[in-house]
Amino acid sequence: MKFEKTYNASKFENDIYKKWEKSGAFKPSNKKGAKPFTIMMPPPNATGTLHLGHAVMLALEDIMVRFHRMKGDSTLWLPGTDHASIATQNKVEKVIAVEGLTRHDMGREKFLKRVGQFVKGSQNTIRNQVRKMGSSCDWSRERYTFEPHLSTAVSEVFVRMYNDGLIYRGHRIVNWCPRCESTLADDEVTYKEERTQFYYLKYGPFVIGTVRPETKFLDKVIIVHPDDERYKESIGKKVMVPWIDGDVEATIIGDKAADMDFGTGAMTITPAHDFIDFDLAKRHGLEIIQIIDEKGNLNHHAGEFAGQNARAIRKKLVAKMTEKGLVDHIEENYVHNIALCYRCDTPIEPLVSQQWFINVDKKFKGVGEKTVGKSLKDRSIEVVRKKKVEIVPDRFEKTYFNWMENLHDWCISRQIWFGHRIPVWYCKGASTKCEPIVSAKTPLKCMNCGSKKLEQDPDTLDTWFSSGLWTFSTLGWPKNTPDLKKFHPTSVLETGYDILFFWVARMILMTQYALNEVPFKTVYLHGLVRTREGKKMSKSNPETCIDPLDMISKYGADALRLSMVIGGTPGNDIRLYEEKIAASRNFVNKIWNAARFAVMQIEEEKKQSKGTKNRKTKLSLTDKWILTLTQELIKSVTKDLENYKFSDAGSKIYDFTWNSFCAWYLEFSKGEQKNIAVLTEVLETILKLIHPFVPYVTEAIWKNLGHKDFVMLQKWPVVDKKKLFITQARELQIVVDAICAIRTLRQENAIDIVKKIPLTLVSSHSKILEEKRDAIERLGRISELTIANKMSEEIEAMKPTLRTFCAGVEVILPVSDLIDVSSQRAKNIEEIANVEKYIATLSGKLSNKNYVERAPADIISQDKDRLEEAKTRIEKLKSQSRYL
RNA sequence: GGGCAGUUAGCUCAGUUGGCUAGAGCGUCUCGUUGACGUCGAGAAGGUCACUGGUUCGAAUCCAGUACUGCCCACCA
Repeated sequence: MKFEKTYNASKFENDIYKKWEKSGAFKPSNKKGAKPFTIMMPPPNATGTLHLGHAVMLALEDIMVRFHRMKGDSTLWLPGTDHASIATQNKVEKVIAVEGLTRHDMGREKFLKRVGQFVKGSQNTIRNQVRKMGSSCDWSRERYTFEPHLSTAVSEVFVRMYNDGLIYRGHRIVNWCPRCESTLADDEVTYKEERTQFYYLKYGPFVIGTVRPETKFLDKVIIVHPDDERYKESIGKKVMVPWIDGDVEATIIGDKAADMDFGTGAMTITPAHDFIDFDLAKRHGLEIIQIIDEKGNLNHHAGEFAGQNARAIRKKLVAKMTEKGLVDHIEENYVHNIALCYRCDTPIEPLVSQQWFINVDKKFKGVGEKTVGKSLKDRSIEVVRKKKVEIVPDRFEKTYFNWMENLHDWCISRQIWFGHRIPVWYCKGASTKCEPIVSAKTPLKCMNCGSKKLEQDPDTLDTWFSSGLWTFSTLGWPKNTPDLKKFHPTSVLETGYDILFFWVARMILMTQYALNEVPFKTVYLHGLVRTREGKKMSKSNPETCIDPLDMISKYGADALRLSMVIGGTPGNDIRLYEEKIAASRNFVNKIWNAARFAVMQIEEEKKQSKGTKNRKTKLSLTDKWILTLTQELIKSVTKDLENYKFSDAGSKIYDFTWNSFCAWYLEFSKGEQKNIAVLTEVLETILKLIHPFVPYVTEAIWKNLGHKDFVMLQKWPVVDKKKLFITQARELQIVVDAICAIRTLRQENAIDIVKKIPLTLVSSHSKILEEKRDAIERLGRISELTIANKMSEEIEAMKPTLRTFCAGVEVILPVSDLIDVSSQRAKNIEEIANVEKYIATLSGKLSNKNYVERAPADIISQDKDRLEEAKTRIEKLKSQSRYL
């Protein structure tokens, strides 16, 4: 027997994956006329292991990819990893810290070597995990953002942007992480609520408020609102104020930035260490002096505190100021947000430094354009507004626009070691007037003075600069490769909504520049995976964190995939817990057993019909019913998948398989001569339709059915109108309903479910009931079944009996006098009341002039039918009550 | 402060353009093992669709407001 009693996923998965991969089935087909379908896998950071977020991503993308491949598209799913400069560097720093080393101890070169080794190991882990999930991606095209070719693309874009004036170098205030010793982009800063002291300091005649007295050493400008009656007169004046290290001359300036209602309405400013103050200083042409350095320490301006960590000396400084009588009062428990580095949670020190920026507002001539067109910002907004890029769900468009519209110039230089070096060299020759050399290739000498003493800019690029090129750098750009021509723009970008800004927006931006194209036509955003309680799963809390690999070894990859897809809708978070995965595993096992049973039937049938030609070919009522439902399933599942309704598609197949196919079709077939062709067709259609969701078990079954090829390469089922038998399908439904009614009647009256009982059915559909007599007897556990066309006196007189009525069939069950009918009587009374209420509602509706005049005709006739049905039903119920 | 979601059965969620007596899975209870599957089968109980108004013949669905929950953005010295 090829089929074991239960499906053991771990016995099949690795082997199946190897066979798929080896066969080349993951590569896009070269079939003529095949439409391209492309997904670029969002490259996981090369920092370690995959989590459930990646698992969701892989499951959804694999579903799309397998669906399109089966539909005949030339389907490319390109995998890869991201070097993730800051994240990876931090990770390796933690690793070497265990050995008591810092990156400075090792030096740049040695440290980078170590990072390289680490990345290699990490990539292997990731590759293995991606495979474990069953992802059918093309490994022959795997890419890494830091590999030579992709690095070329990075330099190329940089140089082009520089030449177009979109990249510039400037002194600006930036977010600085003193631990990473690097800048951070605005969106790489996170905020956390903090309770702290709020200090009111005496500044001459003013009282100013601050949470950071340690930045105030050099403050000598007071800002007040120009309309503030309290200070209006003093604007423009200078005053001498006693301050931390002696008297300073302070100037009073009027600016609307001062909030009259906050604190005392007066503030001093620290231009070098605060974004707002920096703007203010620029506006008023004030001096900008740095007092905190790159390590977060105070410099010589801080007097006795020089060289010490700025935040650490706060208490001591306040003590000193108190002594000098400079502290007015201190407010405790002041709530404010503290800015933190998103990679290491260190408080940010804003400071002024020289950095590289991308100008997002400058208009430029795009690729293929004759004149100067729009800015990066405007272009990126336009492509989404014009639906060249469609975001699913579309509510995220609003978020996207809001972010784009408020985008400032993007700081792209980082003082991180690991990453793409900025392709700029400075001449260190005799002349000091030489321009920096910006070049994709390492220059040999200075173009101006000919000196060979060149030094490359020590900084590296923001990691999102390179991942922003992901859709095309992976396809060979800047060369115009066949892959680039065929697969770009890509079809769908599937990712979590949490990186809409970090990545998605930047890809749109960069692709607009480099190709004057959109990177993808559709963005599908999935939600975050949460615990059953809705909490975030975090690695730091193993209690809440589920490891995808554990779940795969316990329940199988198919079960994990299914549990993450069913019940999820785009953009909404997914709650995941083990019971859910177990339920999916049960379903996977159900498919397995359905197939196992079908194969048993087929083999038995073959044995019986051996030599003879008595193979059944005529379609039974049941066959026509299941074929009809199958066509309907194909239609709606295909439509759902095309519309990114993965959960709907999955649940429909789930329901069809479990209920229509297993619970009814297979149960019916047990007592009948089988139509092997239909049984096989329906089973194989199920396997094909569900394959994108649960690739492993379907492939394992496919093989056990005797196929030599892969189910993953089968053609996607299409509706065959010749197999739609609407009337017959409806007829069989009557039988199904009747059997349900019989079962309910038995259960409600505690009639032993095993015991065979006599029964009478009265219905105008007696012909159909007659045709399915065997099935009714078997599934209803009936010993003697009487089927009558209409009520006769004899049947009427049968006593004692239990009676029920459903879907045009009256069910009459003779019982002994001893049976307790009180519960049935109560049920009957309740039901009568129920239906009477229903009739009242319906007839009320139908006698409402407004309703009859305004409602659409089909709704009215539907209600009329319902009323008739209800009336029949109540008559039956009332007549039945006489027997109770 | 601005914005976006969500609120439907004990739990997780469906419910398309307004129109079945509001559904599914899990869990619970009862009963059961009939030729695949105990990772199984049959049946039942369980809902004022958060609240208040409005539009409409008709609202879980549309509109306005309220409450609670979650998230994103901005950040006040």
